[in-house]
Amino acid sequence: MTEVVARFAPSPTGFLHIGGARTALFNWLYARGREGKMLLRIEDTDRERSTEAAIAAILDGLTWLGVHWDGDVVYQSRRSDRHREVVEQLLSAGHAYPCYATPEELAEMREAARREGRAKLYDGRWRDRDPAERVGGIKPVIRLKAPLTGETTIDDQVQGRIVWQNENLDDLVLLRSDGTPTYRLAVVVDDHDMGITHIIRGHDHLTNAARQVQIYQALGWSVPVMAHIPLIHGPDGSKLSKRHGALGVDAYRAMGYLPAAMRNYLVRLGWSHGDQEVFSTDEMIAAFDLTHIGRSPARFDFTKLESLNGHYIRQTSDADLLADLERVLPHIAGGAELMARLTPERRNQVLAAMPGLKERAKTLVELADGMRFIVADRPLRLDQKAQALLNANARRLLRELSEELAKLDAWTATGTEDSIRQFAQRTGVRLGNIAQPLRAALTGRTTSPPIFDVMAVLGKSETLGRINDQLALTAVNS
RNA sequence: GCGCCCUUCGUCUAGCGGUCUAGGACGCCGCCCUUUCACGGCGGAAACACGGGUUCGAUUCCCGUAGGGCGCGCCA
Repeated sequence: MTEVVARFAPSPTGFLHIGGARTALFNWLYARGREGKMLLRIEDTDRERSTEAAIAAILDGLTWLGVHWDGDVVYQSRRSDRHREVVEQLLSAGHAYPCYATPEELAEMREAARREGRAKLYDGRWRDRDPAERVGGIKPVIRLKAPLTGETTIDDQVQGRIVWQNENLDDLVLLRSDGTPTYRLAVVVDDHDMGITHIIRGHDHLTNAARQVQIYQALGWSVPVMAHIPLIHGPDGSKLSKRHGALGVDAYRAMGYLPAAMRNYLVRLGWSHGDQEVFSTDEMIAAFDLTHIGRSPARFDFTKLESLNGHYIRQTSDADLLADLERVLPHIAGGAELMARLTPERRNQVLAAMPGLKERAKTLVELADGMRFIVADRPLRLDQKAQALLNANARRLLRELSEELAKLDAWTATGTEDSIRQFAQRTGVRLGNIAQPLRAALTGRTTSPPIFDVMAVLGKSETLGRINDQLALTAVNS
């Protein structure tokens, strides 16, 4: 069995979007599962639209996602000499020809084709014409002399056998009039030269596949295995828009998603392995195949991504999670400020609170929000619901309680719990009626990790300080 | 307009002619756990687009219809 060589070949005209990320992931998984390679090629033949920033964003995005390419990055634009050489070869073999049609003529042909309901746009008028017949100093494009009859087929690993009638396929341009190669030619030459055995790419390239096969055939090269994977749609079934998730992977990082969750979500979008939903990276590498890729487009669903992300957050160790958090903090809104407040002591407190925190967070952004009470300045600013909880009755209770707690030596979660439960019993107050005001005073909110854990994390003096802060404040206010 | 592709719960999907009174996951609803919110556990509502064939038998095969998508550049 020959080695599998897959590739991811984005054009650097924007960020690495979610569809591209999935394509890259599929290629990577397929290659890794077969001890093959995944190469990366930047399709920058359109110099106008390709940017350095986009290239950087793509490399960065792949790295963040944990999808690693093998070998050096290939830049298509640097291979134009080779592309031209292949066109020369085609020309001398009689498989290509110069076409001197003017843009006006081309436009006319297009219009006529549409009017008459024909599929072919270019009518092949220069196919067998003597170049001497050209008018004026028009620089020609070089076109492929595509077969006029018969059919062109591909045996797609996902879509099955697809057949095109050659009469519907016109002679595509290989070399522009300025001598630069077109994408369709460059892809074939590069894939061949790079030894690509498997082309796994988006369904939007399916029509290209037919034209590319014709080039392979003219060149006498063997066609790689192809797999055209269905596109990702927005929640409404139409094209994915920005508001629906057509963002760069850096945006997902900023929203607090974990690469592992992202990979897991993406791999299940269009591919399945029985009923299995959660896959470690090793598991997906071992299980991934082309035969279980579905044929219909999938809709992007943030909620499911979030749920999966929550799963991975809970599964990540406290220390790793804190490291993840510190890594993304600079990328998220208000994160830098939080970061600055993470003194070594508070860092330890966050670590201690992590078990309670991570159970409540679906994203790292939520996790960052959850830790706010630990790093907050005193006196705490309470949100509205928390404020409302601290009514006169609650304040009276907290005053009594704080005197009780001040006497406590064993400041542990179980120690404070015992003490407060006894207090509740003695005063005949329901535990909830003590815990909630306490939560408000200690965290500024009405929801938080278990209150006794909060007290343990904060420590005795900080706990008592925060309670007394609120008693003093509310006393002034009333 | 032309070419190609797609169609199972709201969403992601299992299903490769009888095992389907159609399974799992997310979401939703209810109950339990419980100091809040979560987590977790249990239960529930929820789908084979439609019409013809083929077959003893179609979710599964074929053909239409409808709906959706992609492509149709000297863009990639």
